[in-house]
Amino acid sequence: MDSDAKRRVTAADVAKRAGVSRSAVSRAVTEGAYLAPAKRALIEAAAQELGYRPNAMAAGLQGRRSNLIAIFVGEMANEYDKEVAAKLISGLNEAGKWPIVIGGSGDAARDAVNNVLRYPLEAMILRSGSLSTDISEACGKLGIPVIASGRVMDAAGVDNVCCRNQEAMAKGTELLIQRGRTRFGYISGPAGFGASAERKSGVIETLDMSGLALHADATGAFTVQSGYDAVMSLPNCAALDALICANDAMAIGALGALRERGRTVPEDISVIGFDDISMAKWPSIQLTTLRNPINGLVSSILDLLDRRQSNPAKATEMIWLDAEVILRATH
Amino acid sequence: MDSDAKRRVTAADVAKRAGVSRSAVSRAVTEGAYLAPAKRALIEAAAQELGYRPNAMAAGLQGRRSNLIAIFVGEMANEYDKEVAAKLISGLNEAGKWPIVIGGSGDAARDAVNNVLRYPLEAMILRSGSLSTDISEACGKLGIPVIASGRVMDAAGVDNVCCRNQEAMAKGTELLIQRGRTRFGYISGPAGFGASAERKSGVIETLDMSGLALHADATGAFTVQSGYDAVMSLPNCAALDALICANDAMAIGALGALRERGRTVPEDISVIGFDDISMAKWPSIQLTTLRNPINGLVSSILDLLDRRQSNPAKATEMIWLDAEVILRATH
DNA sequence: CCCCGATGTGCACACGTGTTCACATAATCG
DNA sequence: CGATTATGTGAACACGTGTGCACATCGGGG
Repeated sequence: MDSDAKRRVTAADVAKRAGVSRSAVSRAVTEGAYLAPAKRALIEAAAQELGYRPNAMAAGLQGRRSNLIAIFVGEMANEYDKEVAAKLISGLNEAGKWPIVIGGSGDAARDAVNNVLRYPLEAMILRSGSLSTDISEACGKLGIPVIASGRVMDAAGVDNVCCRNQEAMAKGTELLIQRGRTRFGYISGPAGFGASAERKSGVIETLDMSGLALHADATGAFTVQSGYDAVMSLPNCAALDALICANDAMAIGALGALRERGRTVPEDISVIGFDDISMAKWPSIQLTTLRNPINGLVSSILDLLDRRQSNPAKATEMIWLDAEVILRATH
Repeated sequence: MDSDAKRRVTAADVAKRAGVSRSAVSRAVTEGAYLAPAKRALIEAAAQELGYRPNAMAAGLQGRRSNLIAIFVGEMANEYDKEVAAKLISGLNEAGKWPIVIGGSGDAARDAVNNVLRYPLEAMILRSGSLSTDISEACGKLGIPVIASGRVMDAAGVDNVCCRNQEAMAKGTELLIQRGRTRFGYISGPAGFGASAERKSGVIETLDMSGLALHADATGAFTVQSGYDAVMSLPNCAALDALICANDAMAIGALGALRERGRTVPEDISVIGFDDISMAKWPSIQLTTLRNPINGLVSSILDLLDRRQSNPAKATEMIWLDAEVILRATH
């Protein structure tokens, strides 16, 4: 009878089963549509029995919202990026949106994004600014709104959420100056990221205002190991009484290296990080840091998405987030 | 002219622009289809200019693979779960599959999964066994293959990938026995998870074979904080010379608590964990542990998916993964 | 009894694509 | 040059759904 046994149950199947027209089935599963209550119950019973679910592809083709949202998350090597991705996915789910997640970097990532653009996405959320602007151009041509965070994209039609990196680092530096520290070291992030430059200038300008300057300056890769390595290779480590790191991961690596080199934290030297990843509050770490607000980031992205959907022609927005000083045991 | 400015560019638009039929456009973007090279180049230029991309929804409706795969990842509170999710997403991307990711737990998660089932998925990948079996039943009715990992689901049509938890824990326990340890403590995972019971029995049976028994036994929640709390509230902590933890997160918390209680690791007491999350190899932690192989897990899932797609009617499989002892600085 | 409004439902269309079928044209062979 | 074959392409269909439109039925009021 049924030539292909694995065929998906369709509205026509339910209609035949319930002895009604296919239109009636469609109306039964649609919220606002009108249908006699008795007939609706009959149809719902048949649908339940057959395990029928309307095909979202056909519905989306017909004009309904697709509810699909692409998220580009980069390498997700960083702990902060993983936490953001997890929270963002949960937030979208709660809003009834279904995220198609794309990872990776380089050409493979661009190919992947280009392929996913074949789906009628309601938005493209870009984390990690490693993607060039031709992606946003492609989205623009397809009428897909773009929401960027982590790296400011000033392309047309791109909404942005961004942390005030410079002001945040100024707050953290100020904290250590008030604590009486004078001989500062800094571990910077890789040069490619916009946040690296902003955070570093926040430190340097604040020091400058107090007549201080950096005594040591290294560059890491935003990873724990690179923070460890940076401190282990510092020539004048013993001369420092404060170390500021461009993110928590490097700060955690630095903590281990400092202890190995005989320095005690915080009596001997203060250490602060940036992000407030979940490991920063682990009992064995207790890192004083600047909270890069994940919940605020996620809710801002969802707000932006909401506003864009209710008014597709609205002007692009830029939302700034403030970091908060989190005092723990290393300052 | 164009009533709705934001309408997506369609194959008909490209056809009009290039002065050919819509069929020709479709053939131009299809790999195997036949078309005069000159005309193909003409069409490709027009498509490029207009930013045309075939609508995957319409193509999927017409019979092509949807390339959509749902992944249910649970709460993603655990670091191990986050790492698995990240690797799995990358692996699927490389295979040209687009993962729709669902998080959360409880009724909200079930509703979310049920809604995502409206898309014509090629498979549903379940991590974290918190989802009841009615999900796999629903997938079965829709002809969507299910791949489970983390918790064995013996429902019909469900392929499984699972770690040999008991054997792994036996290896770890054996290591500490050979190191001369005799007074063992164990921090178990929450009762709901199948892995908790398997791992614990691996410890107990191995101890038993050497005439040993547990001297202390606590239960945590697979989190760092819970491992810390468990050790801090152990009455006979000072009497132990070995502590085995059901996962790395709790072991890391336990390390902090042991040091606070004046024990030195590993001279005084050995500690091992389970999973080998990325933090286990951090310089300040250096945890000896049992590697729950993420790469093996991901490649097994991809293999399973591949085999299922090439032969939808094949018998369900169960793939077992072996853990490896990773020697670092805490045993 | 007739007419009109209200209520409920089926038909048909549109969404955008891949592919089959038939047809038109060019090329090759007898 | 006529016939046959190879080659290229357009028209038409199918996929599964939501909804506008027209129609059928029914109840009630004049």
